[in-house]
Amino acid sequence: MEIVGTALAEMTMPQISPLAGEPIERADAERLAGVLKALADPARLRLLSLIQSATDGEACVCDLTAPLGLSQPTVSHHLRILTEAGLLEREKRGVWAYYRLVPAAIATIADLLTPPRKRATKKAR
Amino acid sequence: MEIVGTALAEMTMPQISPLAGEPIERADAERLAGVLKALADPARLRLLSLIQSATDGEACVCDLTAPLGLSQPTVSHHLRILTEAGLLEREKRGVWAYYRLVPAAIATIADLLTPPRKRATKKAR
DNA sequence: TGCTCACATGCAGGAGAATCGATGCAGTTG
DNA sequence: CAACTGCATCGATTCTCCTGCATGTGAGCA
Repeated sequence: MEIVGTALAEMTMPQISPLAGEPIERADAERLAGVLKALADPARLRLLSLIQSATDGEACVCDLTAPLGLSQPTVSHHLRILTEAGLLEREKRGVWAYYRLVPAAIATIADLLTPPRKRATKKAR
Repeated sequence: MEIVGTALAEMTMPQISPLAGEPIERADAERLAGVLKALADPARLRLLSLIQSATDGEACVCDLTAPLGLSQPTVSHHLRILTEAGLLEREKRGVWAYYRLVPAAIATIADLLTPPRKRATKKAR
């Protein structure tokens, strides 16, 4: 499918909340679904959690394989998916690759899910 | 996997945000992932959107197949998944089955993703 | 009772994804 | 330069999921 980076960015501005006033378009639904799909995995949720709660909010692969109980290639795979979804950013220092959260990313998703805010959405009767 | 109803309810109270202070447990990650997985599909996002923007905030299957461009069985399938995830509620009136959003459900998910709220998460240096 | 309509369920095919072992590659160190 | 370490990629396997066709079920109607 290929989310590739800008997926989240493209959703921030046009207010594509699935719960806004009118139905979302197919393309927008696919973009949002793409990012949500990156989130919808136990291993990846735990990765985000581990990285976020790590010292300085960053962690390298070697610190993540053990607590997850997954092989190193598998962890790299998940980190790649999260990064492509725009949820993580990667920085290579020396032999290590440090991953950290992209704060605005998850906040954006949360915003996309909240907007309705109790509005009745009824116009006539 | 079976999310079955209470999935969301069980997450509301213990504050299992994947981005809270410390790493989430495996079981919690799986529950959250289960609900997110229900959301992570273009067709289902559009279903939520269509239902929410419908008159009185409810819609029956026959109103949803056309705009989605999917067969009736497929639409029923997606509605079932959303309902089992606790995102939709079903009410049968006569021959029709009316679906409507469970407001608190999506709000809960959004909350689970927001908590970090810019907190530095750094304790020493 | 028999027919029709709205919806759910069963079944099956095909696409996508999670996982791991093996391997390749880039820094680091001796 | 050679050996080692941390990580990414490849290939293969298994499993999950989306979708539609066919069918079952239950409510309303003639």
